[in-house]
Parts: sequence; C-alpha cells; structure tokens
Amino acid sequence: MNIGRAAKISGVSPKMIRYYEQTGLIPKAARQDSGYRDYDDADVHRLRFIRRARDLGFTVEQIGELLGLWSDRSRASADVKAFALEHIARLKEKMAEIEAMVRTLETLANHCHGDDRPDCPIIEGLAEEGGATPRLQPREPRRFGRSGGQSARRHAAGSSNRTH
Amino acid sequence: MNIGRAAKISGVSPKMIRYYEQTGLIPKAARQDSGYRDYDDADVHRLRFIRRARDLGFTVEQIGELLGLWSDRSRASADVKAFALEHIARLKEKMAEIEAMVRTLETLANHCHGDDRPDCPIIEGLAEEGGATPRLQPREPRRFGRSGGQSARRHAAGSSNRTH
DNA sequence: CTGGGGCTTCCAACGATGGGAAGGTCAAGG
DNA sequence: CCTTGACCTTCCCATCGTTGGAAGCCCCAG
Repeated sequence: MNIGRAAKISGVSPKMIRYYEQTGLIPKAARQDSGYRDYDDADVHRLRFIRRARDLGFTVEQIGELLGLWSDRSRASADVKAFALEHIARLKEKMAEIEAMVRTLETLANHCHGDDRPDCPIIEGLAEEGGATPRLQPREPRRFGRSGGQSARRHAAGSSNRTH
Repeated sequence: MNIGRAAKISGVSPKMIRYYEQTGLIPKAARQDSGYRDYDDADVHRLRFIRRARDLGFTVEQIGELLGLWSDRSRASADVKAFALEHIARLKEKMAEIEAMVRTLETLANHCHGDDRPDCPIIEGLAEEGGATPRLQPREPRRFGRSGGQSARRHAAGSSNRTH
C-alpha cells in the first residue's frame, strides 16, 4: 500500500513516516515498481506503535529503544518496566517544574488587584531588584510551550524599543 | 559594561543576549569604541526581567508583550493579570497532558510483573491492535521530552536503489 | 490525452539554546 | 614593545519533531 494509506490508518503523517525512515527509526520501506514506498500490515503496526509511544511522551530516540524491546523476545518484562518507570519519573519532573511556575504565577496573580490601576505585583515580581523568582534548575533548556497553531508572526515583537 | 559582565549579573548568556537583540526583543545595544556592546544597569535590569519571565515559562514572544506592559505606565493591572491567568491556564493544560500520559503509563506499569519473563503489558499496550492509548489532542506537536545526548543514530549511507 | 491527486526528493522554517570558527581588542606581565 | 590569554565580534551549524512548499514523476479516471 502507498504511504498515504499507511499514514491514514496508522495516524502517522507521510512526512513523519519518511522522517522516521530517514533517521533510521524504521527500516527503509520496500518500493513499488513506480518508486513509491510500499507498506504492509506489519509496517503499519509498527507505525501505530510509534504513534502511541509518541502520544505517551517518548522521544524518537526512546522509541527506538522501545522498538528494540518490542522485537526482543528474550528480554525480561522488568527491562521494559524499568524503562517505563524512568520515563514516568522524567514526566513527573516536568510536571513539578510546571507546577512550580504555576504556583509562583498564582501567588503573584492573587496579589494583583486586577483593576484599572497600573500597580501590578506580577510585573513587579518580574522586575524586582532582589534575586527573586525561585528558579528550580538554574540553567536548563525549557521546552514544552506552544499549544495551538502557529501561522502568522514572522519573528515577533519587533518595535518594542523602549528606552525604559 | 561588556556583554559578559551583563550576562553574569543578569543570568542571561551572551549568546541569548545577542539573540534577543537580533530578534528585536531588546533594542540594539550601544557600542563602545571597540565595537563591543555596552550595557548599563537599566539594560541589565531588563535582562533580568526577561530571565525571570523565561523561568516562569513565558515564550520570548510573550515576553515581548510583558516588556510592553512593563513599560506602559497607563495600562491597567487587570491587563497584566489577564495575561498571567491566560498563561497559567496554558501551563495547566500542559500539566494535564503530561498527567494523562503518566496515568496511562502507570496503569500499564502496574500490570507489568517486572520479572524476568518476557510478557509485558506495557509493550503490549503500545502494540495492541485496538485504537488504544487515548490521545488528548490528536495531532499536536509535542515538545518537552529530551534527556540525554543524542549521537547513536544508524542511518545506512544513502544508496538510493532505484529501478525506476 | 489531460487533469488532478498522490508520490518522490530537497530545502526551509519554527523556538530557544549551545558550539565553534575566524578574527578584532584589551589588559597584564615579561 | 610584544606576547599571551581572556574577551569580544559576526557567521554558520546543530538540536528536536513537525510542517510547509517547490519541482518533478506516476497513475487512474474521464
């Protein structure tokens, strides 16, 4: 079957299927005479596995390991469990980080009148001189932002040149 | 003062300071005779503001808006509060997503013996035929993973075998 | 035979950050 | 005065997962 069909029934987009192939997560697909990639049920099965793993927050690299565990009939269930628990622990760390942000923000917001006067503890909390806003892990890349579509916006905020 | 010093006392790396300038988040820095960027206390103050906002999970784009709110003496505290509450809501969505993953994974893990036998409900949960693993937002980019280094990656040299 | 939809590859972008190269500047020490 | 080394400059590249688009080939229905 063609990539489009495989994509539809696996829930992985054609783009991503090619990407996974390119990065070696999945083996190179068979080709039809036309040069089109050719997928069978086993391929689709694997793709669905991948999509579910992504939905559970595993990185592509981790999914590579999961695929190895999946096809390794000799491995112990303890191995898989350890892997999963590791991941759970990481997810909980992320949650804790976000929760800390939420707590800080809610504290600030609770102190903000939210009326038409300009004084605002939220902004003051960000601007304040002291070494405020407790940061959990000082310098760690953050990435979990973003939810809706992106579209518009071509490198934002351009004209906010305030001498302040 | 030089960028390195401004970086040290603001907590924003020189790389990021230049990046923020380049994208227009902050105005172009003054230059010394040498061509070095020159920062004063107000600049550092703004950088600290930015770092705190980042620590609270705001995107750079949002920080642009926050900077605008900061320097706008006529805006109502309600505006800031609304902005913050919006952000809090998004953070909570993220938390809920991750929590759902954790719940699913923990359910699977709880059913896994974790012994030396190969049968494993975790892997089976990923591989299972049915339309399992409830996904919250079907096709939404996810990004908060990341743990260790990358490297590895096989990828057998591109011998594009085309019969064509 | 033509049209349109699917497929191919390649290239770029997103966001935030770090790494590194090639070269200019500056202050301290010989 | 000159060297050394720390700092600065600009550029380009990589990350991670995903999407978008362009240019061109393939296939089927009309």
